[in-house]
Amino acid sequence: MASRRSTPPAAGRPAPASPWRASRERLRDREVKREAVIRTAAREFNRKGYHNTSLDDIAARLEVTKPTVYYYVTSKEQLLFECFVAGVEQIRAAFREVTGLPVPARARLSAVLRHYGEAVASEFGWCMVRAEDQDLSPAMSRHIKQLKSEIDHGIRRLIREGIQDGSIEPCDAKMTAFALAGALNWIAHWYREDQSLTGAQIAEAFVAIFEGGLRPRRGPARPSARPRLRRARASLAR
Amino acid sequence: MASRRSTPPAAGRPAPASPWRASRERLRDREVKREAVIRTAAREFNRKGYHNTSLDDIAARLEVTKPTVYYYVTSKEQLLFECFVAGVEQIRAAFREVTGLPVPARARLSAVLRHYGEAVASEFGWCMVRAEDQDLSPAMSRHIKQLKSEIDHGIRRLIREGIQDGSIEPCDAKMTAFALAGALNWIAHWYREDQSLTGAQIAEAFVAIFEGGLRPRRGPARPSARPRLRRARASLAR
DNA sequence: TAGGTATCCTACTCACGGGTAAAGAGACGG
DNA sequence: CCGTCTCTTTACCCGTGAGTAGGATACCTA
Repeated sequence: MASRRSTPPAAGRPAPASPWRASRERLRDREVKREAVIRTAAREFNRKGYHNTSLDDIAARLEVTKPTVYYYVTSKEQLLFECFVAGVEQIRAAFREVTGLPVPARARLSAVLRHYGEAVASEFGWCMVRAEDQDLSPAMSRHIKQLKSEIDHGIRRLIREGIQDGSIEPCDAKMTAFALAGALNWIAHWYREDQSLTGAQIAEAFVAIFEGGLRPRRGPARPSARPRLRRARASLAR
Repeated sequence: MASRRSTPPAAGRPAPASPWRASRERLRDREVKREAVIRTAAREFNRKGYHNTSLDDIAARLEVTKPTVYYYVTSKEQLLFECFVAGVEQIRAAFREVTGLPVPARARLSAVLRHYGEAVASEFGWCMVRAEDQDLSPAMSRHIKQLKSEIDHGIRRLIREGIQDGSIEPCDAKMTAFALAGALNWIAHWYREDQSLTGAQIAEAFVAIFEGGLRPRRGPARPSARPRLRRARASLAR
């Protein structure tokens, strides 16, 4: 119960080498370093969770000390917020990309969802999806909620448009949006252990499932197992 | 940034009155009190998250002091674990209920998913879904992972059976299971603010979406918006 | 070379919260 | 009436981790 947030001090994994000690060039590109801080934080949050990651951990990853991190960022909270925004921005870009395209709304929706899935599987995915408003100050919490809500309503709108243009089966737009976003958000939970697929592949597979559904399409009807007992049906009805 | 885990000390909400001060009977029903501790913990975790909930908070809710809580539970970690198990048990029960029923696998799957959704929307939903293995000791982490995996594989099995008996459209069982479970798990994130629907209603709506998918069923074909530009399609392909 | 500025460090403060020691307060059997 | 067992309290310990003060170092400009 003691040492769980352990990390082999400076594990040699040369992920994206820290811009400090790494390059002797010492370019004063403040922005580059700042981004390195944020990316590193995102990776650590992703690995151990927000609360199990100390700023000392992040600093250690960068081969720097804590005050240095504070030189680029004002608080841990803000760090999480920046990671969140970085993730969300990818999705907002996806929306901008598809608006106005002259294809059925379902195609536009699918395109957005593909980007959405990739974003969730990205480095900032965890932060974007799991940034708990409970962990943030009221102000930032509001901000995050608003960004999330924007995306949610964007999805709902595409669903409604799809129902109108006939490319989407009539349904409850709100519930459907929750289901789609939820399935994609959850990728952040399991995409970590098993990296055998790329984010794009996962997103593609999910979109296919969303579009088709479980029920078999009319095709070579395979009339093998048809309901035989009414009693069983009744018991399923609960 | 300071007082966020605030709680009006003893807000008069007589939810499920604490078995202490409440009853003068003073029954030595240790078990009853123990369960009250766990339920209260679940509610608090659900409201503020695991890390933002102190044992003092939980004790205060019960109108008791911290050592009393420790009298019924050995650690905060165990508290989370108990909440988790309480949630998962509902789902395991659902599996037991449907195994062997003489209906197509898709019907059995839908029944399980309905129970699943209700469980996630229940009091223990949050704990079940969000119990981070990072927050727990290696031993408990393993235990939780195993329980989760059991459920996951149960869903995959039902999907495979459905594909075999023709009640489910052929698909990647693993990915599909992830998508379904993810959508349902995510309910725990948003079902809190908006309680206008019951857990059962949500689960029902989700199952309908899963089964049908977005693509319109062959019916009164509404050939309104058909793809007109190939350029647009290409740009969507990314 | 002097003064200024940007960057990073050592060495702290301090509150919070998990967990414990040990002492009451009843209840009950004998 | 006393010892004992169960339950709950008051009063503490102490590690952790966010955040800071203030001093070095290096680099740039005049």
